[in-house]
Amino acid sequence: MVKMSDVAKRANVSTATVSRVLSKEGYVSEETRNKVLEAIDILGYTPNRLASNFRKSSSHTVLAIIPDITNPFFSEVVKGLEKVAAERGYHVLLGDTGNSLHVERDLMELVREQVADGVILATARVTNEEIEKLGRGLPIVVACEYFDGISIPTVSIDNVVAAREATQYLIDCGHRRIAFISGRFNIVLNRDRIRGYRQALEYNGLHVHEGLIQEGDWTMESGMNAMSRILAMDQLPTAVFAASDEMAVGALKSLKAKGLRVPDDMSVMGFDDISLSEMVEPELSTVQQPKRELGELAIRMLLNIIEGKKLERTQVILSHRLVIRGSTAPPRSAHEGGR
Amino acid sequence: MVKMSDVAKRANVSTATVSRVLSKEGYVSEETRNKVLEAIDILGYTPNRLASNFRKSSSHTVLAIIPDITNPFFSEVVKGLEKVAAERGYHVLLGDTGNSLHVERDLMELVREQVADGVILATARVTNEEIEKLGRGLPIVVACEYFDGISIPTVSIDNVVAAREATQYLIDCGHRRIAFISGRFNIVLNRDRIRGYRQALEYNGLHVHEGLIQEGDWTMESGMNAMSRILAMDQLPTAVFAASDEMAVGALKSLKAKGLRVPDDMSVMGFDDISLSEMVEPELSTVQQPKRELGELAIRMLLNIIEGKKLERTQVILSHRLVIRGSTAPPRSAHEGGR
DNA sequence: CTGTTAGCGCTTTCAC
DNA sequence: GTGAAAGCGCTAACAG
Repeated sequence: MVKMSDVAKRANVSTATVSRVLSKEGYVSEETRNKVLEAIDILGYTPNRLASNFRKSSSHTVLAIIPDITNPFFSEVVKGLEKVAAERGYHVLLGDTGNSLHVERDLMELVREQVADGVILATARVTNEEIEKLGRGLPIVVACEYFDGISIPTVSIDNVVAAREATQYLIDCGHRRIAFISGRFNIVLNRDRIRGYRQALEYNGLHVHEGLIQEGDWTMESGMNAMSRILAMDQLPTAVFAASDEMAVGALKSLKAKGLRVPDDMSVMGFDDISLSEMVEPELSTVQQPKRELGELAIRMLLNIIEGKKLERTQVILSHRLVIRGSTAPPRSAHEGGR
Repeated sequence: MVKMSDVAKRANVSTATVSRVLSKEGYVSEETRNKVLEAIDILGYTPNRLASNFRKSSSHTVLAIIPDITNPFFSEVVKGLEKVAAERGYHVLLGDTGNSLHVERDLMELVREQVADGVILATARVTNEEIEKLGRGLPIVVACEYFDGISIPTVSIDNVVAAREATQYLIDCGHRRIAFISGRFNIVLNRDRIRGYRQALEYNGLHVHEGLIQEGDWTMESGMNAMSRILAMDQLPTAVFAASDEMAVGALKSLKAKGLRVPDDMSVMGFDDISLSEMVEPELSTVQQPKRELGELAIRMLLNIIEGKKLERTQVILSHRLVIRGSTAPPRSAHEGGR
């Protein structure tokens, strides 16, 4: 492996000079620069970034900790991360926790070990306090999730408001009995969505039936199962709001299997607006999150922290948007003139 | 930042000893080990992996070059990569090329720069010869795609046979006029699928109508458009085989929009068996690829190369499987007793 | 079993 | 503008 000193020797300069032309910092005369460049070319020199990183004690790498890369929501976020990381000369190390708290904690270590300069934490399993503790000193930004009164930078949508609006939309359609298919109860982001759902019902003077809130785990299968449980009740809702599009699609399938029609017999609302929602029939009404932007902004903030720039804002809320497609409509009873 | 020499001092030993207890290599007496461990604990020492990597000139990182992390097929493959990488103490650097040949070439540089110890190249845009050249010397394995007579290790299914079988299945159903929605023509993996399609037709003495082969770009939209083009022809096929599930779903949508029923009016076959294929209605018949395993095996091979172990086999073909679901059936003319 | 020592390849003062 | 030299924190011979 040819190294800098080889280039220096060949060009009759010192390694300091070679380093200077490579880093484009400090003055080097046009003439020397050309000599060096030529030597590099002839010898086919490639700088050893490992050595450079070590010396500068910066890996130019950020770690993306995500629960599951297979989840289309997160792959969109990661795509955003990757894009601006590349633009700014950073690399992204992928840490897929498989939803394990343990793995999440382990991965954080990598920053202390200097393997990464900072962390993007998407949907934290660790607690508020733990993040604060872990984050002390190391560059970190939490993406997709908002923590109240936390000192760690955060980028997300307002899940409470988004869920409230979606629920309100169903209420405005005339639905009075609305089920909620939830993600895991222990996830903050999901609890926010439940809260929004409750708020909308309460605001409209509707009773919150605990039995209508069924827990899933974001997957389609769990959505199917949750819907089946709901369909087994003796008083059926006329609409169901799922905390993820996959679960909403599961609900769709379960409904079809039981011979119920969407939206005629039951309205279905999803969350996230992943591409899947336009691929099913009927297309899913859902809450659109700016996935790519979430990732882009999160990493911009992180890189700014790493590079010592001050952030103007440490908690950023991006805007969501209700997307109404074919899976929601007024309840049949409303069509028929009430009951 | 507390370093190894601090620990050494505190434990009254040399850094060599500390290094030994950390690496678990070489003999250290139980007593000294405990002293060291205690010192580490008290001081809150974390080894600097950047320094260690530099010294050992190994980053313990592999680079995954993929065209698009947002594509569910690749995210599954990456999931597999990540899993065994983590098991074996490696990290995976994500390189999303966005289908750009240029970016693909640039990323390869990272290995020469020692940022990564090796590369997994999923669906190469670069040519056969270029891979050979680039790969000379650096650990690399090509995943998902098979190159004839290449010296670089490869893990994939047999796309030719898989496509042939899928086409044969449609023929066996009674279809005689079968369209093919292709991915980009310049991609090897896709050309293999076209070849399989042609082989099946020819083997059964059916004419290959060039107009029935329409190019898409793997996305749902491109599948819709390709299907629309096919539907504009004056003699319609009775079945369509798409080179990806997303494109097949696009075909489904286009068909529905035109009021045609699947599989009654037209059979649709996909490729990949991503989860989407079970989410649409009717569920998609498709060719299942062992995505996760593809990733797992590819990285196993790569790590073996990196660690200097010999590979038993350098070109591995994993098995695919035809999955028949609701989107394929005999053509209506067959139902009605021929025409 | 443990310590001494010599770097890994690069960057960065500090002189000149 | 350029060079000399001192390490960054760790590992790995090599002695002992």
